Amino acid sequence: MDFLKLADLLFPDNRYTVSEIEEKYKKRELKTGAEVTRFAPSPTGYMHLGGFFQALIDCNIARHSNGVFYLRIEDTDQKREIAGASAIILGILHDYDLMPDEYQLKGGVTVGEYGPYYQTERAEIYKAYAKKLVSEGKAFPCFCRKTEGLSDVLENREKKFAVGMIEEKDPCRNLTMEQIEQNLKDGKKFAIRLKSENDGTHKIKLHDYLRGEIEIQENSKDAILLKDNLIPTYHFAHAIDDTLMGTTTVIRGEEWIASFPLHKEIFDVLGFAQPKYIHSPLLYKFDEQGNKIKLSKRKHPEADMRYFDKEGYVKQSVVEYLFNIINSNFEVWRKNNPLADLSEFPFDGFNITANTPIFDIVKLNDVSKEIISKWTAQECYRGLLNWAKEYSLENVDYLIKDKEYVTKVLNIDREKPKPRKDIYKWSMFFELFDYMFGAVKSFELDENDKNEFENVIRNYKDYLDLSSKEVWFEKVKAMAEKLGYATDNKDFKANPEKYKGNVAKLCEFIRIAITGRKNSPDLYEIMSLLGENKVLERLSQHA
RNA sequence: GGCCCCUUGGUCAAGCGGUUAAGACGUCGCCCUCUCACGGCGAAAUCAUGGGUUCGAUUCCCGUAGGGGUCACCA
Repeated sequence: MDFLKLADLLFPDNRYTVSEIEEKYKKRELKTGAEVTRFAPSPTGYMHLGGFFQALIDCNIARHSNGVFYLRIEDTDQKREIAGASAIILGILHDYDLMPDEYQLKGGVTVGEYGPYYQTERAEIYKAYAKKLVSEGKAFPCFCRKTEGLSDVLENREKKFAVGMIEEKDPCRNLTMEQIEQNLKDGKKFAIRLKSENDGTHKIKLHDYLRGEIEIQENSKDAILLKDNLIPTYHFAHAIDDTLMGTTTVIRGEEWIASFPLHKEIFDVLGFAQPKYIHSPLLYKFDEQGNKIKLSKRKHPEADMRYFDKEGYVKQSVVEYLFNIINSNFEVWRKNNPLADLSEFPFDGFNITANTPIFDIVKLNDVSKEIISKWTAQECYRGLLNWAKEYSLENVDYLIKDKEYVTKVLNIDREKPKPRKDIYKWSMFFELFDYMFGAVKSFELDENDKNEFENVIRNYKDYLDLSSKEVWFEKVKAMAEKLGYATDNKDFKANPEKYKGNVAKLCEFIRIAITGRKNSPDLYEIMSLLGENKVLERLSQHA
């Protein structure tokens, strides 16, 4: 077989040769220890939390080593591509302060010397390498019928597993030049397959920087390199791009471990050295049966990064929650450095857990509460308003008009050494403080509390005094004494039978009347913000 | 089914041959307090399992089980 002739036959009009390409892509000049990482999503939808998790690792490894973090769009599956997805991805990276050093805007600017950063725009590059491999007899054209989509695959797979044999070598590898010429003459499309030299009996080693040495069966499959539209598969593009673009460490999901042997053979056959690998864990949730399942956009709204924006989570919360998973000493560091910037954390991308973490929104909420509790009322107001402008339009006018009042509400139990921690996302604000905005929920009292509740509220109208917090509470105590409630908690505990209850119980009744709930921030603050008239109005509704 | 990864409390997890097995979230209790919170203190709760190796295994090795991944002209 004349491979040179075959290569020319298959690729008669390639724009570049391999040497021309390698001339153009200079080796990066890096300081010692600098890592080049990349986030390489396929634009098939909105950004997935799991993808974001990886981008976070990518970016931080690069930044903490004074390296380079770049964005490469893997748009080789045009069927699944969703228009505009790549712009959204870049937008999210920007908003979360993970802006890549190199990237490309579709139809716009390119930042960086190693582009194009869209794989479809690199088609000629892959073709050049494919031609080279064919000319060396290391790859061949395949004219077989293609498998189309997942359902096809699943069906095939069932048969294959039943027999227990999966044919690794493709029949087209034995085609004669005449047969190939005939196929071409017939206008048949071809894909390019790797002509694997292995028989699958050997083991190879993968050094994964999280898991250590992994021994796997070598690849022996004639895998597709170029699809019949001459666009590469992930595997081929990975070898070429990460080499040309100078990636030093590939961070990708652990689902790629299984295809590592193929990648190794491709790198070998191309004469490339492999980068370092980190196969990071995927994010999981429990399903109804208690099994772990991958966090998926279809089943879990929080798998879509837009969810956090929509709900009004603070960006820092999402990042810090994820940091907890990446490096669990983060929490300790945060506790010791409550105000420090995230970039000061001694991030260690090579020491991530290899476990499969369950995404825990309760924990996220706690992280978020902690963060927001440190904000000033002004900052909160701005956060709330910005969120509303995007996701709660009906409240924007009000927020602007009554800025002062809203800020005061936000300021209750805030801006003090031990602030209240109840807000973790902006969308909960109006619900949490409904009673400050006119809507008091009705509260189901215990049957035996009902009469006493009315009695207390009726009396309280005469004791209401908001002139100062001290006076306010003196009056409450005065009423307590009159109605037979304990004003001294210790005395109450010692002799509970002497009293109807303590001041706490009394305050609970008042709180319920004013706010419709058993817990709320400082009652006096609430009442004085509401004003005497409104307070009296609410008391009257109950007695 | 083959191959591979993972396995410390409900969850996230420290630990890397000798520890009373950290810490955080959640749960519960107590204390503080002029109310709700905040905060403080405390409790329950974990090394999947069986064999080795060792004076000694959560830590090392092998098997078993469970969970997960993968086996596309998807990434």
